[in-house]
Amino acid sequence: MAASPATSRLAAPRYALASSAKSRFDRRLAKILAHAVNVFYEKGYEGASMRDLSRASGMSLAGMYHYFESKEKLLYLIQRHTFSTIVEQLRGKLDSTDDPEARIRILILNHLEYFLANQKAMKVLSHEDEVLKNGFGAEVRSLKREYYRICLDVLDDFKRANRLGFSSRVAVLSLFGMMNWIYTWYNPRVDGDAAKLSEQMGDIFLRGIQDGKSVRKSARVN
Amino acid sequence: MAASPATSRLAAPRYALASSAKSRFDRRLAKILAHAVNVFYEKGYEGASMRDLSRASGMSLAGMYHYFESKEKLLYLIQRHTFSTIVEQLRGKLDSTDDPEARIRILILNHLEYFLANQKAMKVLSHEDEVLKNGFGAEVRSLKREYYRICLDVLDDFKRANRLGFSSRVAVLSLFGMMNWIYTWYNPRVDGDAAKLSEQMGDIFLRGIQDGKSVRKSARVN
Amino acid sequence: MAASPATSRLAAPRYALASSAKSRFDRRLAKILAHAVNVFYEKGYEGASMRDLSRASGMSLAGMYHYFESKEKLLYLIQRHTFSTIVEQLRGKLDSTDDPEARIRILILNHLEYFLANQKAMKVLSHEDEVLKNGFGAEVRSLKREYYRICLDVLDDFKRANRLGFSSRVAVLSLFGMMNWIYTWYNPRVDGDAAKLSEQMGDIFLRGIQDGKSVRKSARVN
Amino acid sequence: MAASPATSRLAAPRYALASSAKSRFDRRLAKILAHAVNVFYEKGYEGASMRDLSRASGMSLAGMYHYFESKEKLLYLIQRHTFSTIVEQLRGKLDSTDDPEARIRILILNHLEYFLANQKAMKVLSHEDEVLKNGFGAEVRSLKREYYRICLDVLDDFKRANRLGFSSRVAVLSLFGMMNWIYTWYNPRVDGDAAKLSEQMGDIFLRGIQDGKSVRKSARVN
DNA sequence: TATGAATGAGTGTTCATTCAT
DNA sequence: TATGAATGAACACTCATTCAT
Repeated sequence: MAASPATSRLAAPRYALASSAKSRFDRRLAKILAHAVNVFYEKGYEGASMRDLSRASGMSLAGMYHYFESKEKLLYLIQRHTFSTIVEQLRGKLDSTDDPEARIRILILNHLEYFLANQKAMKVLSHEDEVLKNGFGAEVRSLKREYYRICLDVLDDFKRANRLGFSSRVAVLSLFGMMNWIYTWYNPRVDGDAAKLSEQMGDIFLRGIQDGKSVRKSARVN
Repeated sequence: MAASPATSRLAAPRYALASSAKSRFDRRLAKILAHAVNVFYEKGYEGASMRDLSRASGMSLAGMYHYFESKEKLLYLIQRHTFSTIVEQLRGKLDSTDDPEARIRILILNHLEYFLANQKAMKVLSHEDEVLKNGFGAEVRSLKREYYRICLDVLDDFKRANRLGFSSRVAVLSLFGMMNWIYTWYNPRVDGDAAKLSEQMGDIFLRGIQDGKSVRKSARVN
Repeated sequence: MAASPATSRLAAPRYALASSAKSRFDRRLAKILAHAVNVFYEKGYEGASMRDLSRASGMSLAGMYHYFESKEKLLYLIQRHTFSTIVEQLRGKLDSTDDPEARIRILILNHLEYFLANQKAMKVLSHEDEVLKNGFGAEVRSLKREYYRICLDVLDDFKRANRLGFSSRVAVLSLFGMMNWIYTWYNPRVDGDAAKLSEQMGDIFLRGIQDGKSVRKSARVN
Repeated sequence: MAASPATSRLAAPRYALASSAKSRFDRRLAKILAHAVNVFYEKGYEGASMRDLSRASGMSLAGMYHYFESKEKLLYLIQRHTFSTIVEQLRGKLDSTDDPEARIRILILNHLEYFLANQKAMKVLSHEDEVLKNGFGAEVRSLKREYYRICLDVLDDFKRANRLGFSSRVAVLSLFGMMNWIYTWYNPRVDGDAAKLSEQMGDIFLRGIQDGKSVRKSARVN
């Protein structure tokens, strides 16, 4: 698998879907990936057949295999591209400030902006979380861990700066939950754009992780 | 569908998985459903074949169809049971108090307790959200709306009691996200039990939806 | 098969569908056969499932097997009953006259009357001609040969009496064709009853097998 | 259905089984259809499985679906081809003369010649009359009506020319019955070829529909 | 570069039938 | 007498994939 022509061509994976793709091969490939995202979004990975994918991209079934050696690889390319792009963009934006709270705001805004702009890819990313096995899965999981790590660090900075006591793990994972769940309910007309949503979620989250006498212990159940 | 034995027997659907099932048919059925939950949990609905399900429950492939008229119906029964149980339990517990904050705590604890105790069913519930079509789907979606409605009311009460200004919709949906996402990361040894987790999430969420000068507007991005 | 209880009960087969059936068993059996005729008529033998048949007769699937040891036997009973009844009735009516032409008229009227009165059974008889194999098939085929023989004799009598030269085989088989084909087109409102139809077909057939200068040899092709 | 390769290739349907087929696809397709006719002839449409058909044509089960999108479509192609060929040939031959009686002779000879030369296809055509549903069925039924219409017109011409009073409907349908029934009894050694048979049937039918004092009303029954 | 042709393995579902009760 | 429960084999059809061209 490692050295097949198709693979070596894809050595720069994060550009697979991007407009900076150079060769005709890469451009074609990116187009197919874009169509595949739509199909996976609508039918799920298991529910989508190679025939569906070929139909959607207007390429023959056999032709698909010039660009991807398997359906699994296709999902992998989508997930890898999506993840590395979001991580890359986050990295760039985080450089703009050292303020811990601002960095959390950046984190949330970046995630939601990307999420809403690439809703379908993000659903495929989060919904088809476990289907990739072995090599492909490991690589995507490592990207995911990297993203998680960055966010955890951002939170830890905030915690340290404000001498707070919450669990960063639970906090960051809860934040991811809040944000990743939106593909099940988001409605642009009702919920506004990424800026509005990230302000609301940011408010909830930031207040939530700070101390405040507002939380009456007496109200706790059990 | 009207008068098939399997259907007529299931007139009291919410007991399908419960221990109060009476007849031998119902007991068998519940056992098969329990096995099916495991298989769906591991392979997803599309990825699980009827042969997988039959193997897991130790019944012949054809025999399965004595209990369920289709794979889709099987998923439906699981989802309906899971949803109606969680709603029913929540209703019972909410009756114990009128305190708005306590009721939110109850909501969170109930969800997480049920979630962790029935982790697999809950994943199947939330992950296989869109696969049910037409009648089955409509029924499950209505259960879901009912649950959503209850939670929204609980939040609205709190908002009114405390004269707060957040969006109940975004708040309740964010809360669901936080809670439903845990199937992707929960580790009992690291994260403790439902009580601990719901305390942490409750703290974050309750502080999050209350006013507080803690959130510096200046830190807001964009 | 020969001595199973079900079989021995059916020793007097031609009464299986008739009202003269005595025992409760036979009456039940006749009812099931009547329903089965409907189902075979509509779906064909292969297309009808035992479940269809059980549903139609209101008896459980397993219950059917108390009355018939197999689906094939069921078809056999229907065909045997139908055939022996039509033969029996024909025999009775032919006794009323020795006039060769009248006997042909009787033959046609008997066939069409029975056909239209038992249209469904007759379709099952003629359409599911070849599905019965081995023993069952042999028996029905022998009944059929018997019927054919009677008709052939009637025709031969007419031929001898009128010193005609047509092929009795082709004539009788053509007549059967004319008559048996009606299940594909008969419409009571358009085509009238058996008397009317048998008069028309009788006219065509009887003129057809008699000599007449009407047929211009010159019009013959090839 | 619209743009599948199999469909678009079959735009000129009446050549599907014919030797004038050009492309390799069409030739393969015609071969498969020819094998399918044999299998349907022997087992009936319902009784023949796709596995039987695949075995008969020496192609893998899955491979069959490259040529036909369904078993039903396969039957449809056979029926359409058979019907349109017989209609087409009849049209050609009827052009050769205006003599009403000769045209009836032509009709019979054409039908029987085609029937005997394509006995299996004709049995499949007439025996599997009702299995095609919806679109496919409608198309074949329209072809059938067309054929019926032509024959009815031929008979009406004869009737008018000879001032006869029979029902054309019953006459043409009886004729079809005579002719279509032969698949149940035809034996080439006993019954001779199409020419011989069509002469005999033509004699019976033509005399039959003409007036003649030969038919004694007194012999009529009932 | 791209595809038509082809396939083994698998899909969900139904089949006629059996058997303990 | 009658049935619920159960099954092995088969059903039509689709799957991801390969390969000659």
